[in-house]
Amino acid sequence: MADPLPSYHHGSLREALVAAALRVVDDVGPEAVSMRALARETGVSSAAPFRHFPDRGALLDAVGERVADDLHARLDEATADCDDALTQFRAMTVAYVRFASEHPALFELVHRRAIDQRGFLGALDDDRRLKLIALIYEGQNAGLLPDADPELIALTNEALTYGLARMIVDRHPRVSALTSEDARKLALAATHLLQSGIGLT
Amino acid sequence: MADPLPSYHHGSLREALVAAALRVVDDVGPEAVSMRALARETGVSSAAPFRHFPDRGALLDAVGERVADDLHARLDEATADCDDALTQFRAMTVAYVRFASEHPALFELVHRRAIDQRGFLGALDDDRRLKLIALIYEGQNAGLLPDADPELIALTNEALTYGLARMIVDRHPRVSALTSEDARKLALAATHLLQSGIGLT
DNA sequence: TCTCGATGTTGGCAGCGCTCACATGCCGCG
DNA sequence: CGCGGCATGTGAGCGCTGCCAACATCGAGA
Repeated sequence: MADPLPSYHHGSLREALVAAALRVVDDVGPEAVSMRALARETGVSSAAPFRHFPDRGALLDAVGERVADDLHARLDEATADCDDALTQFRAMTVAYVRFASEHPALFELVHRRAIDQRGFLGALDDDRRLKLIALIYEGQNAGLLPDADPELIALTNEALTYGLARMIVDRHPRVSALTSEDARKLALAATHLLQSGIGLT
Repeated sequence: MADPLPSYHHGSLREALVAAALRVVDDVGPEAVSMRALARETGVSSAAPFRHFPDRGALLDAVGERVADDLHARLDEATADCDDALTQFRAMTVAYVRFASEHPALFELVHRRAIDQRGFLGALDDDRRLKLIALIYEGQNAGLLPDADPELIALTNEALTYGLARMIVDRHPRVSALTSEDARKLALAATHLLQSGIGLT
């Protein structure tokens, strides 16, 4: 953390920039990230950051990747200690919505970057989605689920989760200023409603 | 449209600016809106826009209000010729998702502005939501619906709709580059899945 | 008709992203 | 061990931006 000497070469400027930018995004938002301000804060000249990132967008991409990794880790952690696939899936939904409510700007950044076809969560989503689809097939074979396209069922579930998270991030009137606990309850209740409706129990 | 004389006073600069900004947002995105560029395009000096809007954000707010009005009108139009309250509600969902898929940047703007507690769609949502809740009460009294909190049922439905629209806007892998028709089908299928699951038929 | 407020203009400030030519110092090779 | 090259830093600067202040113009109302 503490550089012994303010030497000519910073040593870990890249990480320092990403960390500082991440803080700004989390506190204020992506549009508040300024290369020059970051350089000032990090104690380097205003041109130095461009040695590590071709442009501002690339810095935000790097931040996005880092956030995506963090989110990924959180989801893993949240689903670690439940063996039942269904409860595992529910835990993931809750963790997802919770992250959105605790770090709206980071959540927004990660999904906004998906606009540029980078799809940070692509691999992650695929990974999880396959589990859910397997679960749905199981349920259908056991006669517990309606015969709808499993892809559609999975997508509907995903849309509900994403919609809840997004409503919180976008501060929709009915869900703004929720505590983490409230967000957790809401996510559980809503997904339960959908899943019990569909037949997943 | 065609000003007879390029007189000193523009006459309708405010509307011209909003219209031009709306075009830019729709084509490129909100961050591409530049006061000076807009002024140039409109044929006035770069300080003129500030006679009508205190700052750039206010212009974007005005664009947002206009878009919200347009969206409102579209929803009214879409639900005009269906008398059944349920089909009316479904038509609204479809129109909502469709607007998102056709004008992602405008959709984003309108909901992003909600972040600043303006909640352009607040009144609109309330209006619609009351109809849905009345419908849910009806269904519950008739024994068709589970005894869940009607507010929760309404909110879940809203979250699903918003999630679908947002996934399209944010170009999530599984729903990116959908045609309007595909978006329509998807919205219908997903909401039907939820509603039939819940018991709304 | 004269005046005054709404709406336009010019010029300018500070901050931004980004580039270029030059400075520095670390690391590997002879 | 010395040195040369390359990654990484610097400072100056370009053109853009949002926004402000002082002044110009015009139309509507007294």
